[in-house]
Amino acid sequence: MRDPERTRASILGAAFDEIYHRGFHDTSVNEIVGKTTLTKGAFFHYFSTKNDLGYAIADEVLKEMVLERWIRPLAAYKNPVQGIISRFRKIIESTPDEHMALGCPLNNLTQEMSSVDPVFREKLRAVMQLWISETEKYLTKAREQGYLKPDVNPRQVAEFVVMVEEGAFAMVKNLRDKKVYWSLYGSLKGYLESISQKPTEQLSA
Amino acid sequence: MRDPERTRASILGAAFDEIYHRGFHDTSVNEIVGKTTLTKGAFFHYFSTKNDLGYAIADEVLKEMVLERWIRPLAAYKNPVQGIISRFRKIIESTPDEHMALGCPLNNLTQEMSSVDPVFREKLRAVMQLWISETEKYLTKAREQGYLKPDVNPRQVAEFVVMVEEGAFAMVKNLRDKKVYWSLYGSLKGYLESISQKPTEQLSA
DNA sequence: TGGTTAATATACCATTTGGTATGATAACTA
DNA sequence: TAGTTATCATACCAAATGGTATATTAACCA
Repeated sequence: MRDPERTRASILGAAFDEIYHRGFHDTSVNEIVGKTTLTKGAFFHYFSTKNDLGYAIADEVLKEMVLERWIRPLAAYKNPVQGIISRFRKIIESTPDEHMALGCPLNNLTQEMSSVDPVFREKLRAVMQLWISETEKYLTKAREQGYLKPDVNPRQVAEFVVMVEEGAFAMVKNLRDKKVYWSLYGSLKGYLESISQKPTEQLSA
Repeated sequence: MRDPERTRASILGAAFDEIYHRGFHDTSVNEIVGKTTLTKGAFFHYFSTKNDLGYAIADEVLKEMVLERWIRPLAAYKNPVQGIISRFRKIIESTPDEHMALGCPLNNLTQEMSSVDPVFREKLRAVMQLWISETEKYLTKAREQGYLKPDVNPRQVAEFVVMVEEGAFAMVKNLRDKKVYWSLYGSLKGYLESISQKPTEQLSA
């Protein structure tokens, strides 16, 4: 009848939800366990401190979320630059209004905790580094395949793209206006097209 | 010997500093007055609640900061687009490393409080709307004067520019690497140049 | 000058918080 | 099956928090 993995996962899930809605400081351990069928005893069995729970969210939930939403889908596109543009659009379309108003979970936690706790800082930094590096890989491939002008710097573009993806969420959260999302989408699209080119015919075969 | 305005200002200043460093929730009223020569009695004489203090910070401190840092300096440039680029550079250069690690005060407070308290949300939204609108004015002027291509949408560009200005701070805060700031600066510059043009000779005179 | 009000200090409180000590129960193992 | 351990529940606590009640002092005004 007992299922430790499930139990831990349910705490982690409830905690993420609550923290996403109300912020880390404003979410109490009591509220978290209140969202589950468990009690405080179970909580502190799996996480020796509230901060430890936060670390687990960064390490497991946020990292996985970034990969699932922003990175893995890119593999399906022949032109990675088109992939980045399309995915951005898809995410706008598929994100419910409620989440728009809540912003990006990674950015929320970073702004709140990064300058206050060095362990949080390192873990959240790692997630963003991963996000950027994986984006950079696709941009490097895009340049090699001739979709990008030869003088573009993939790392620089990756940093800019990720910053826009996060910044767009942050701004929409603040302004509470989904139209702004489309406006920013248009600008990012314009920027990426300005550094793109039609791929020349490959020498291969 | 008493100076109410000065007293209020000193509370507001200490509060801004402390909240900028540790976040709103993690800053207690006791810590704020501890940073001044006053006591809790004075605090609650000027701000009937801790939230009220936060509202005052948004209304007075943050709004003034945006105007002073991002808007007013633009008046000195003949080409507003060049002004935006130059100011961005100047702010990178003049912002101390400590502040880089703390991010943008407006963004910090927004991410933490906007989805939790509707009054905060409205006040912070107003600050950002002002930021965008004032930027838009300069971009409109730039287009009229021929510095921007005629088909650019000043509102759209303004939203993008402000998002980059804020998002850059957020990303640098997360990555703790000032070099990233220059990387983002380069991308913004490239973007703005891609929608610029050499001004045609005016018909005037 | 006397009294009223504004400005600031001091002492206190109810509530909430993260965390602990300990108890109970299920599961696994020898 | 007995005993050990992992899993979860319950009851409790010290500290900190936002806020209040009240005292004190400075300033202004009639």
